[in-house]
Amino acid sequence: MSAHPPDFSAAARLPYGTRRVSRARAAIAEAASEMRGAFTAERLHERVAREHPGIGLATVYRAVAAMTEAGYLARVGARDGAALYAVCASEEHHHHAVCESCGAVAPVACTLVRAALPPGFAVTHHELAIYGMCADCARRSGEVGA
Amino acid sequence: MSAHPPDFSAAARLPYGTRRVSRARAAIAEAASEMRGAFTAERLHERVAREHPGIGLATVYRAVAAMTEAGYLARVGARDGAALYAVCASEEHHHHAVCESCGAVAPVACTLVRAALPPGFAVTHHELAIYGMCADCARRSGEVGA
DNA sequence: GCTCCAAGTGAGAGTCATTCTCAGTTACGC
DNA sequence: GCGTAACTGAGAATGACTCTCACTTGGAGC
Repeated sequence: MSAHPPDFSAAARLPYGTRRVSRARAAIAEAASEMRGAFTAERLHERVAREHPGIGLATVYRAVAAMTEAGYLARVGARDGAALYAVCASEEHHHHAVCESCGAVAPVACTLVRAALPPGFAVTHHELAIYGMCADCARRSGEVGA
Repeated sequence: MSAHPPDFSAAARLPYGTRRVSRARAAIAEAASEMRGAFTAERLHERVAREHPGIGLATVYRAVAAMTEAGYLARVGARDGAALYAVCASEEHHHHAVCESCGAVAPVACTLVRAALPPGFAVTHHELAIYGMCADCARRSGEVGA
């Protein structure tokens, strides 16, 4: 129909590696970067659909899978059977601490100690999910309680 | 119908805490103790149903939930969207290393280091799933490969 | 031994997150 | 502009797990 050169933010290409830059993926990547803390695929879809109605849930799942594979997003746990994702702060291997009160996500250095493993066990991958309450929320709940 | 005093193994009572000892739960606890390594609820059901046809999947799920709550079983990860369980070796807090080749499960001491967490973050709970290959399987695959 | 009753059970429908399918659309290299 | 493969939307399919409800049964009290 038109020959407009697509002008989606160049940054939008990054989360997906070398794949094509589509309008839907650019919108999903932008929405993900604007989410505060951990989110489910469905909440991300809600947010995307607010500004771009018509983008399907399947497309969001596909984009999340692509971004996770590219290391831009990480699975940081699960809530009520739904996977929780968050934008990764660094590309180095790390884990995440999720505040159950406000949903904030903080990076946590990996503390997997090889000596704790059974002798000869070769780790291929591991997952650590940490849940709790961040300092801000703890202070706030302390003020209310006091 | 009869007044036979139920003679289910006394040990079968333990995995469920103080609850009643029923034929189905005794069978499920026994089957769980005979499983090698990690297993899904469905595989446990298959095994139970082999010797006790008629025991429903819902009953197995309920028994697994009760045993997990009682600390006799632990969720050691997930495979293809299904939860993996294993019999807990000790009652102390620990994690599990799962061999992806043979399914064997080995206890791993918790190495969560408080210093690695963001300052002020209060951990309520955490989950660590470690996947890899146990020494036996590594040796075996090495022999084949060599 | 008998009775009572709450815990436990079986069957299967329901729920929900996630994946799959497929025809149509579109970004992008040429 | 064209060709094509990657991507998309819609919704059906899948699969793990939970819920409901009428029925059964273990175990305590008498």
